[in-house]
Amino acid sequence: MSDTVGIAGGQIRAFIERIEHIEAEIAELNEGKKEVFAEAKGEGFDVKILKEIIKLRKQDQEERDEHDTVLDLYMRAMDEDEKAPAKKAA
Amino acid sequence: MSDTVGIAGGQIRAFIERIEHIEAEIAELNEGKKEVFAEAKGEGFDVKILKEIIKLRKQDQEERDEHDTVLDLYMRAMDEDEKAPAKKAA
Amino acid sequence: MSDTVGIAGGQIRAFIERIEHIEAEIAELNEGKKEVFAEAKGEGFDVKILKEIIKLRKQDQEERDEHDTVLDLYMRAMDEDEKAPAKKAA
Amino acid sequence: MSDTVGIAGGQIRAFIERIEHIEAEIAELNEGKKEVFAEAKGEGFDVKILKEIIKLRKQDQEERDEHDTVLDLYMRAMDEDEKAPAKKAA
DNA sequence: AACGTTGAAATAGTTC
DNA sequence: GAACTATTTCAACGTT
Repeated sequence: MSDTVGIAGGQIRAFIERIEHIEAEIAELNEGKKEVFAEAKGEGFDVKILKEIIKLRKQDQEERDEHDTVLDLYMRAMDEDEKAPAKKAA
Repeated sequence: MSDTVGIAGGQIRAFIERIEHIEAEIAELNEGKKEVFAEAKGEGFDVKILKEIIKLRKQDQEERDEHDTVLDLYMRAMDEDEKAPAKKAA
Repeated sequence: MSDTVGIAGGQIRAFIERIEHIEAEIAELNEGKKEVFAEAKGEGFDVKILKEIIKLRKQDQEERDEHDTVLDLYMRAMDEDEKAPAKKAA
Repeated sequence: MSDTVGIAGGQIRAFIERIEHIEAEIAELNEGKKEVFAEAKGEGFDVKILKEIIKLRKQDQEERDEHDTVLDLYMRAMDEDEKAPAKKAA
């Protein structure tokens, strides 16, 4: 029975280590990102804005329009309500 | 149709204001925390250590929960394995 | 000497408990927030958008304009560069 | 003046693209992780438990670091106390 | 007082 | 669609 444990243990260990290795690589790349942003900041750029651009580029154009439309709708509704409170049952 | 907007606007405004009210209360409490820490510091205590202690006390509770979860998980896994002992001598 | 520890210990305990009490209140309020959002969701509103509105309202209007200007500037600069790459030394 | 924009635009574009490139690599590695987990699952292992183990191993390391930090913190606090024994018999 | 560092909170994505 | 995990964002803190 110790064999069973041994074999499975070896496999488990192998899987675990493969994952941990990949995660180490990801961590390195994230370090790299930090460095790039630090460099950009050193050049005088606004890092927050850069991140925002990256996010926007990731978004599909359609989604962006859809999102803006809904946001605009909600804010207009609120504004309307402030100007003319409670004409609900007109 | 402006009615529709008006009604929804009122609801939106109400939800937003409830949230903003709650967040204002939270902000006050956070001010309170800062004051307590400032007072402790004034008494000569090391604020960083106090925070560590608080953190550890939180962790203790969480880890106890976590521990139970993992233990449960492992025991289930063992049970599964017993039911389907699998592939060993393949 | 046990007195020193005792006295300080009492004070430490008191500070810790005051903080933990405040944090418990904050946790409750956060629960309250969750409930409000859940209720809004139940009414058919888009919680994500509501959160965005709250964030926007927190921002000062000037900051918001400034932010939009800079974002726009950066994106235009990038677009310009894409259309007319490297006429730098003209 | 369009030159100024052009130059900055080029820099902005370059930073953005460097980040996007890094993020693409990270995305690939995450794909790799998924494949490893899928393979493990194919071998009959419980992926959830594997993830638990990985998490625990990370925590162990972090806690060791944390432990050292806290220990250091406490010892320094003791030293401080020795230098300024303070207020006892006031 | 600006800067980077760190820790906590919010948000997004993923899985069941 | 609900819960959980992972990522990203924001705020506090000490440091220079």
